[in-house]
Order: sequence, then structure tokens, then C-alpha cells
Amino acid sequence: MAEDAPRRQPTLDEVTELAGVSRSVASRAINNAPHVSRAKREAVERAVRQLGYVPNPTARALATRQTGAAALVVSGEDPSIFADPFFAQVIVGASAALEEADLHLMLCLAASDRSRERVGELLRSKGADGAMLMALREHDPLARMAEEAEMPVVFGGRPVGTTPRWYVDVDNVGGAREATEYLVSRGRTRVAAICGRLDTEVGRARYRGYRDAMLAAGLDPLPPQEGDFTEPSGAAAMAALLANHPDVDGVFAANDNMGAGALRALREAGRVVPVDVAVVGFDDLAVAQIADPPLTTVHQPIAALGREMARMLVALISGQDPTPLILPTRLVTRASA
Amino acid sequence: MAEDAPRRQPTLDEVTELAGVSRSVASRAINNAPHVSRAKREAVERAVRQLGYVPNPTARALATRQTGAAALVVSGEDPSIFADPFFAQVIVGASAALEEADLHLMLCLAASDRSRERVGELLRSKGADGAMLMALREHDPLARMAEEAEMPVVFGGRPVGTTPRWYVDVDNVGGAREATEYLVSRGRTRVAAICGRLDTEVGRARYRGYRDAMLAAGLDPLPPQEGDFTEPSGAAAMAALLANHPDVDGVFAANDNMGAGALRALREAGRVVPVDVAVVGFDDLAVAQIADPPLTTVHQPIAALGREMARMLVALISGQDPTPLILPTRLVTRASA
DNA sequence: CCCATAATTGGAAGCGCTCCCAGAGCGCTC
DNA sequence: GAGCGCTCTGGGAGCGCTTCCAATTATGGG
Repeated sequence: MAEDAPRRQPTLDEVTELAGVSRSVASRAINNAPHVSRAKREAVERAVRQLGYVPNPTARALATRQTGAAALVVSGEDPSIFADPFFAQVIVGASAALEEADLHLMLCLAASDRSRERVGELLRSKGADGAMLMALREHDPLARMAEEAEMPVVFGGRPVGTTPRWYVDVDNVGGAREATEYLVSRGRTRVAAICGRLDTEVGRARYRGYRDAMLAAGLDPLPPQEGDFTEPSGAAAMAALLANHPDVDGVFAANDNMGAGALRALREAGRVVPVDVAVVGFDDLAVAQIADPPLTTVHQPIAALGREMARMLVALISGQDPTPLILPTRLVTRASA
Repeated sequence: MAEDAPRRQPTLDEVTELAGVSRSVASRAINNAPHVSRAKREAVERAVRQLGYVPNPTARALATRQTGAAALVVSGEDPSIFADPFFAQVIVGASAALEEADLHLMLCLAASDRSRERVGELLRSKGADGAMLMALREHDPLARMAEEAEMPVVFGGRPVGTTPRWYVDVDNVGGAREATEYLVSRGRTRVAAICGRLDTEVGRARYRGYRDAMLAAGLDPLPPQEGDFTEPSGAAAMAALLANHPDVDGVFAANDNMGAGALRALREAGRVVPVDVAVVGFDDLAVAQIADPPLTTVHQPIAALGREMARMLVALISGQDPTPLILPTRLVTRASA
């Protein structure tokens, strides 16, 4: 049973020979293509089983000009951005959808010039059948690389400045507006926004939603208190806010990490949440439930984001022309507001 | 400048022609191989630039029998296991190390039979130059697949039952022992363990460390209170513990998620941490810092785990025979104990 | 100035698979 | 019984690159 000769992988030709058919027939049989008689098909199947033959994906890729893989590129200036559990969920969704199309997932963390350069080469060399780009920042070189590459590309979230042809995004403006409206509806009038980096579209859009809601309610929006989406930056922003606007009674944080940071800063400053200050976050990650008090937050369908990106990419690869998609958010109320 | 003809990628032959050299020379020049005169090398470089030539990785892969990619396989019975931020950090480390060797990262979430089958095929067909396997459970079919595939394979953590030839692991027993010893050293005598799934080696090893430390201190170890590494399971385990052993005064949780859950259950039961019950976790993820009170925990070098796995794999791929590695842990004391 | 030696060079054979195409075989119809 | 439209079949030409090898040219010592 066990040969331990230094055997190579068996090739199609060996199957061909054992089954007594031509290469074309063997190839067709293996790919379940038509025009193969029942007898030959079975002969091929038998030979395949006997030899333990597995098609060589590289050779197939060369012949078909399809690699069978899609890249998920996460930009950022250092790899720590990827530590955000957000991406893990995107991956879960994308991975599932790619699997349906029998594509493999290539993950590229484009956090250094070197790695960005490698991504560029991947795109230009058609090292994948398509790519999903996420977390692009302003003037991100990846945007141009993607444009120049003649490869299907789907954006996750819109990059700052331009609106790509194909993207999946979450309704950031709407979600932020809803969060702010909720705070206002609970009687808060001095509501501040701890926003994410304003060189990202998410950061801007969520601030815009806050501002719109404030203006619509006849309240004065405060200028953006910028953080970088991390917990410490949220705490720092909250501290700054308390220093400049001691009378703040509501806070909209542009994500849960910063919301959790704000909660901590408030606790350290002796403010009671939600009595003194109500806080709403964005994302609805695990941290929102674990936070104390649990964080009222804007839920966004993260796995669905990944899934839809992948589906859109698959559609693109198969020659269709899908339309961009904006996924809805919904407010999840917990104890913090 | 901009041709918008439906141009294919330029091929080596076109470079060859433009530079006026043979294919061999062009190939050597492009790969920085020796035996190319200065003049021809420059001619090739010029042609490459002029044509915007990028080597086709698939063709190269077919010729060299090297795909230029390594797979990271995360097993599990459903994809949610991947939501654990643990993996994100492993990926950050692995990705960086692979980049140094100019390898791409293929991520496989093997959470269904279908996806496991695809991984098996990837392994058998040599669709990657090597693979890193993580989170294998007892009788995990991936173990056999990996064994049968003649492909370099590195394990992250040891699977239950067997000790693979190449692996990188964390000192789970030592870490758990240290955590328990610390609790004991703080005067706790009725220390319980909330352990992870006992069909994983991590779960077993951490319980073993707890038990060893208890026995060494002349205390009675409690039977394992099993959770599944999630926050809710930690809370449930803690509740069960309080019901069966109301006098418990110390808890070692096999990871931070469950530690956070225990904290919540204790709070809900009116116990004060660390006065009534001291709690120690394991992992030192972000949740440990955010928890209230902040969780004393066993820090493990997660990114380093990923990095070392990747390095070991690279060594294996390049024909070396590296030795298994066990990474040290260290206790980080915070307010919970 | 000639020959041994080393550095370059280009031809050509793969790597393993897909797929176009022409030809063969076969059952019908008219 | 010839002609037509099928389905099958296998030959062979790629896909784009690496690399072995024999041939060519450059180098240099005697």
C-alpha cells in the first residue's frame, strides 16, 4: 500500500496511460466536461483513484489563465491595525463566499512600503483573479495600483476622495445619525463626537452623520475630537473633551474601541455613565458587550460586508457588472445610553 | 503613453525581442542570476521598464515547482473560532516573517467538511510550498491530511495525542502553573480552574499546569470546569463554580475571554474581585486590559508564535531541519488578583 | 601568436494542464 | 443507400517561464 519511493505527484499523462485514453479525454473526464463516454469516464476515474492523482493547480492556472485565488488586501500604516477584530469578521464572511466559488483566499497586510510594493506586483502580474481592498487611507498608493492593474477589484468601504466603480460599504452616515438622534431623543443636548481618523472615509462619514443629526435637532455640533480608532485614543479624546467641555452630557464614539476608552476615561474622571454622560459606540464588536456598562452601539453587519465583497468580486471575475452595495446599520441599545 | 488596446501582459519573449537577447539571458537578468554581461543586463532592464513587464508568477511556479505561497490553516468546527483576536495577532507575525522570504499568505478557515476537503486537496496538490496548521482538535482529519501530504508542515500548538515533528508552541503548562502559584502565593487556598475545551491540547495543558501547582502547594485541585474559550462560557462556568463551591477564593481561567466572563458572573453574584475572589486569565489580549477590574493574566507572545511558525516553515521549505520551539510566557499582574 | 580556461550566450526541452480541431463512428431520415 | 448531424476521440499547439547544455566569445599565460 505504502510506497515510499521518492515518487513525484502522478501527472495527467500517467492517468492517461493507465486508463488507456488520450489526454483530452482524461482532462475532460476529470473536469466533468461533456463528450466523454461512460466507459472511458469510469476508466479515468479508476486510474485517478488508483494513482492518487490530484491535478496540479499551477499547471491548470497557466493553461486557463486563472489562478483560483482572490486577494484580500488590508492597508494601514502599521500592522497593528489588523489586530482590530473587525477584520477577522470580514475574513470569515469573505472566506465563506469565496469558498462557494472555489477560490482560495490570499491575505495581504499592506502595512509597509515593501508589502505595498508586493501587493502592487501581485496586482500587475495577475497573481490572483481579483482583489478586495480595505482600509485605504487618503492618497493611499494602493488606490492607483488597483486602478492600473487590469484586475477585478472591489473596495471595502470607500476610499477618501474617489468613489470606486465597485464597492461594498456600510451606511456610516446613517448609522452615526441614528446614534446621535438617539442621544438627543434621550434628552442630551451637549453631545460631542469622538471621531476616527479624518483621513479615512469612515472617520469623515461618521462625523458627518453626527453633524447632520445635531444640526437637524437645532443643536450645535462640536468640532471633531479625533482619535485613531483605538481604545487609548478614545480615552485620551474623552479626557480632552472633559477638559474643554466639562458640561458634555452625551458622546458619540466612532467605534466601540474608542467608546470603551471613553467609558474608562469617564470612570476615571468620576462621571457616571449613563447618568452624567451617555455614550454610544459604533461596530457592535464583542468589546461593546464586555464594556462596563455595556455599550449602546450601532451594529454593522461585518461578516456580511466581507461576504458581499467576495460575492461582488466573484461576479466581476465571471464577467458580470454588479452594482455597489451599501449595507444597513441598526442601533443596539444597552446600558451606556 | 497610455495604450488602451486590449493589451495582454507583455511576456518574456517580448522583452527578449526588444532587448535583442535570448530568453535565457533575459530570464537570468530578471532574476539577478550570474552569467549576464553588464551590457545585456542593462538592455534587459531597459526593455522591462519600457514594456512594463512583470513576470507571470504562475508560469514561474510551473517551471520552478514552487508556488511562492504558504498556507495558514485554522481548524475549528465553526468559523466563529476565528473571531478570537488571537489569530489576528498570529497572522500579523506570520505575515511579516513570510514577507521576508517573499512568500504570500494563503488563509484557510477549515471550519466545514467542505473547507477541510479543500485544504486536503491544497496539501496533496502542492498548491502551496508549505503549511502552518493551527487549532487542531482531537481526531482532526487535518492531522492525517498533513501527514500524507509530502509538504512542509508546521504546527502551531501541539495537537492532542501526537507530537508533530515540527511545531511552535507556548509554554502552556508553565504559564498555568505560574498563574496558579501566584494565586496561592496571595493566600488563596480554594482555587478553581475554568479550563478550555479538554479535547484541545491547550485546554489540557493549562489544566495540567493548574493541577501541578495545586498539588505542589499541598492543595486539592478541583476537577476541571470546562468552557469553550468564549466569554459566555466563562461566565457560565463561574456560575456553576459558585453553585458547587461557594467558598472558592481564586480562579484560574484558561484564557482572557473566559476570565472576563468569570469577572462578569462574579459581579452579577455580588462577589468583589479581587477581595472575595481573585481571578487570573491567560493570553493577555486587549480584553484583559479593558476588563473591570483589569485582568491579571499570563502573557503569551502571540505575534512571535506566528512569526516563528513562519520562520520554521521557511527553513523547512529551504531544506533545513529546524527544531521545535516552545515560547515562554510571563505573568502580568493587574487588579484582578 | 596560439591554446587552455573561464565567462557568456542562445537553442531547446521541459513544467503539467487545457482546448481547439479535424476525423471517426453511428443512428437516422428521405 | 447516400447524406446529415450527432457524440466521441486523440493529436498537437500552446500557456510563460526556467534551466540544462553545447557552442561561442573573451581572457590571459607562455
